[in-house]
Amino acid sequence: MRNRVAGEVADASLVDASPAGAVASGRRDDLGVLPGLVGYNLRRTQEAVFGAFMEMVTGKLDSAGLTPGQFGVLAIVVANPGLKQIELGTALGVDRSTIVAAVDKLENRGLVERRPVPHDRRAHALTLTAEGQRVYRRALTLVDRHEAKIAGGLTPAERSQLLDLLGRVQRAAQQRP
Amino acid sequence: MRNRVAGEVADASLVDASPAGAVASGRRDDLGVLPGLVGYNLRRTQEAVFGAFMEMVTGKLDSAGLTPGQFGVLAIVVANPGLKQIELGTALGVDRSTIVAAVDKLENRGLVERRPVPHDRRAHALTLTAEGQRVYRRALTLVDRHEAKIAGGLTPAERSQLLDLLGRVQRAAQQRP
DNA sequence: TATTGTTATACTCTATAACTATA
DNA sequence: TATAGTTATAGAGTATAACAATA
Repeated sequence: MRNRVAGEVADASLVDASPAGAVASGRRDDLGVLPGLVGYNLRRTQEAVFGAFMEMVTGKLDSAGLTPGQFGVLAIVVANPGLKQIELGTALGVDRSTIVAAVDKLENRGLVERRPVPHDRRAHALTLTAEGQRVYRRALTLVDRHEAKIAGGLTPAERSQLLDLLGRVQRAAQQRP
Repeated sequence: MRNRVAGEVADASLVDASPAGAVASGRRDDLGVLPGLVGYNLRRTQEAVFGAFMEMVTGKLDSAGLTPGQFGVLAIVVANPGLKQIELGTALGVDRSTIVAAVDKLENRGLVERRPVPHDRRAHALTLTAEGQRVYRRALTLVDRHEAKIAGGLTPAERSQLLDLLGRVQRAAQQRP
């Protein structure tokens, strides 16, 4: 089963690298093997969803709006007030060096605070300011609208299955060897 | 139905911004609303798949390997030999300015050629060199392996449905208003 | 020694605006 | 005028390596 799927992809392109319709008819928009690849569809969909988020959520907030990544930071700090930067990085699955600039921006905008951690002077405890909580709440309603736009056409069952399938693909991709 | 889905997300976080378990138990890895969002799961999955591609395909090819984006360019040029850069951009859904650097790199590596277009001296006809075709074919077998890794755990039916759901989400996200 | 945060650097991907040459 | 390609610039995301301060 597994072999057949992979084989289809290879055969389709190796045997017929320049499919009938496109060139002969003057069209030049044939995507070759790409439409059959999970990775490619994932990338295109993610790109479209990212763009929709930028339109719906970024720029629609009074000050400057939140990027998808910034919203993610606020969501995790809200759920885990006082967490350390390295814990934030672990939660988001990114390196601690990546967190620094992200927190810097939110701190400069007065949405997030770095506080001392009682018994560890190396670390910073992250919390939302009052303003940060207000911005997060307003962003959340926009994010809900955004989610309704991109996934509102799916039934609840389809939406669940999409999340399930994405989770399985993600875990498979993270498998080491 | 649509409202209920969006409502769940908002309610879950607004009412219970700092869920029971995480903070009380000392854990600091609660993701808050994020795990319920299609957009967030899409982003994490895409990131994981991108990383797996880099390990499996990039760097495993003699010279320097192909990034996901570079493989996409080769795949489209293979399927539409002689197409113009702007057509390549349209096919990939990116701006023509983005294509320039992508083609530059592949041309510098001797994988792609810019040829004159008969009756339009503004345009360039893109084709793969013999070396480009060899690299593409070898990359394709690695991409098949990559796809088997990330989607091999899905049944053919599940794989089809994932592609269908991604396509529907992508189209919904691209809807203008 | 190991961990937290930081900085410097580098890479992928994307776009807009302004320019040249050509249609 | 409009289109194809280019350049400059910007900004989203990501990482590694080396360092200081602290545990």
